Amino acid sequence: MYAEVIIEYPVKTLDKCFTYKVKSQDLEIIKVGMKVVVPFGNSVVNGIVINIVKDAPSYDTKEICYIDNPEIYLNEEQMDLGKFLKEETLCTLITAYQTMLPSALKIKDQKQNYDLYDTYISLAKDENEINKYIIENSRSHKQIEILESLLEKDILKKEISGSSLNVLLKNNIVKEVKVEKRRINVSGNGDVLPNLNEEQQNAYNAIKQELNKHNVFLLQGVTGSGKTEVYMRLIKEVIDNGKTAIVLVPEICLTTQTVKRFYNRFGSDVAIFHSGLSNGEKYDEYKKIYNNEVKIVVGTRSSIFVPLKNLGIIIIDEEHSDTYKQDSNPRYSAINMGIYRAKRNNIPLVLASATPSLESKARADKGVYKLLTLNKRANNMSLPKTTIVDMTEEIKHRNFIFSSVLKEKVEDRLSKGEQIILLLNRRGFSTFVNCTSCGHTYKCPNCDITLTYHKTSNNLRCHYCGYVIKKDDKCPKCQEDALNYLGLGTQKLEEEFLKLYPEARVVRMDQDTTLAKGSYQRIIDDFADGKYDVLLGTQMISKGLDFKNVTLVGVINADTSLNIPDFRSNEKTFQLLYQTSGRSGRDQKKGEVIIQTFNPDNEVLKLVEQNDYNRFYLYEMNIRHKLKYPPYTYICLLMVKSGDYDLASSKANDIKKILSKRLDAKSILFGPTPAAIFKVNNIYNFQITIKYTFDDNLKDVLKEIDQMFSTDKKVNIEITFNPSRF
DNA sequence: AGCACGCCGACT
DNA sequence: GTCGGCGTGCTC
Repeated sequence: MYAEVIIEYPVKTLDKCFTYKVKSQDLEIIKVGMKVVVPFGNSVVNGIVINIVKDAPSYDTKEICYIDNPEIYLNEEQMDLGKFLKEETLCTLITAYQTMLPSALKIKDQKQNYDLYDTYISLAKDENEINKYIIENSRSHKQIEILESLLEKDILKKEISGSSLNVLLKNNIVKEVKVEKRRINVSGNGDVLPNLNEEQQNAYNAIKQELNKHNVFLLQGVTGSGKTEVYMRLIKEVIDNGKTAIVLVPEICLTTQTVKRFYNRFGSDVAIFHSGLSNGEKYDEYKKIYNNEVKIVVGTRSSIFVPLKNLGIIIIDEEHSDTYKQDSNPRYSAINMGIYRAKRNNIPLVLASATPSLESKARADKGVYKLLTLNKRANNMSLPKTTIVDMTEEIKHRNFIFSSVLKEKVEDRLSKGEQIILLLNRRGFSTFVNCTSCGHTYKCPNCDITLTYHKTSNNLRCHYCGYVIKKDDKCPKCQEDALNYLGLGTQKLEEEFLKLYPEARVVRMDQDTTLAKGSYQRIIDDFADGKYDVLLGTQMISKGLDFKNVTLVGVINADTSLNIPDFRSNEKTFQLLYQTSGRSGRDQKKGEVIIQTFNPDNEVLKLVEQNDYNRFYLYEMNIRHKLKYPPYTYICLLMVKSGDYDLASSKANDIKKILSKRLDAKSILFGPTPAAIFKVNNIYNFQITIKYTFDDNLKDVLKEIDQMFSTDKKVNIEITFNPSRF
């Protein structure tokens, strides 16, 4: 028997099977999807079995050294999913499978110990004997300290260590105990089932009736309409039928409240998957899933690959979120993977959002997806009242950051003890330093982008490559003492706010304050508990959070995201502002939203003011249609990368010629142009944009081009379908 | 990716 | 005359 194996190197030239002989002792064990170790050239490498065949090939074969961890292997559905992922993104097959596995199971050289056991130290004698020992050895303070703690409870071995412990172990006073790790503690069960209102009931029924066939549903519900409750009921139905469910959420830490609800309702039937978990924790969760110990997986993007058997439904919450697209290779869309799995299992996929992506909404419009709408808030509260404030007027009254209206409302809420959220919109815009005398700005020498100023360390950093320099006192170009900070950071905003309201209890949430594990959660919990009056932060705060006492949301600068050079900037702005305003007035008290802008006449902002997604959709679709943007076309980006400027440029032109010759006449080509980030780490990036509707040749031509450069060490090609940004 | 083979320049 | 540059090709 022979096994066809792909090996660990993610290189296009090795993206094919190599055939190995299976040792006689492995004949019974070996299965497709198993990890194996094989001789390759002069070395020994890891691989995955793709196929098992009876007959020997025409050439000599080597033997598989051994099967690695035959307990866990990729199942048939995962094998197919990997092939689909490869086709979708044009990555290598090995990359596809590696992306599908948690890092503890990825194939790699250094094997780490993801042991399921923790070693604890426990007392080996009864209390009397311990006390006797303490008296006899009263001078060994360290030992006594340990023993006294152990009388309370067992301690992890790695927390004690040292010679005192060794003495105790040698004298058999204490012993080692191995305890199975339960890295995630599941708590709570049985919450109160809220009643569904009529809209929720209708949506629930519509999907429930079609649980046994494949459909994509778009569940469009205004903020606070109780989408979560609808799909939680559906999941209940599914698991009552003995099946399982996957729920994708944008970033789990951003939706811990959702996670809590799942734990409360489904208890230990739930496994959680997100980036905040350690590799060991992910491994635990994966094993639980693999061993059919859980029925529901709640997680971020990559959770779409989990090996849940007998899938009954897939839910993608906040489906418009761009976190469902991976922005490094392989650049896959979790939604597309979800559709593939839903089709294969003949089950429904539910896309839920208050502000669906235009692509999804358009598909629902055309009847490709089934649209279900929730227009009322579950508790019958009205949507918050939104007011747009013209900052050009405010500036005249020297209100640079906070308009008089916002200040008035803030004072009102502070006096009433109600909570406030302030959003600083920073997408594509950061604090940077600029000389007001000669106009000099600091740029990254590697990446050609403006450096961002960090006040805490008084230095300037490149957000792409990490380049750091110290900020000068005087302008390095003209020697004038005129270096000023432009743009507003969250830190600055907090300072300015506290100048106005020194007594207010303000908590800031941004990348700096949420770096440490768990700090995000702490901020959210503390704010929810009323330990702060004001939550101030970036778009992080806009998603899915549910605070009952928030009655005012202030958007400090609505403009920044409107101005980023991306055809989706309107859509992103609308989604951000609409979602943020949805954080206000979610309980009994009516909410209010203040949006500050320098463009009060902007159509998108007006539609935000009216809380009208559907009109925004029509407005924006019109623009997309005129300019032939998605959803009227698909976009594919082809990036040509090289350290040699001329080479990158000339190869990009060559590729353009090939494309224009081979592609469908209706497909439109742009470029090559220098990419938005032209120079990163001394690599020049040229970009070719392809807009197409149906193009049968596209995939094949791109594969050929990809192949052409697979051996080129100077020029690299990167292909992205449906990029989320460009 | 890693390694061998192979064909041209500047050096003990 | 040799050492070594890295271009090319192969790995079951």
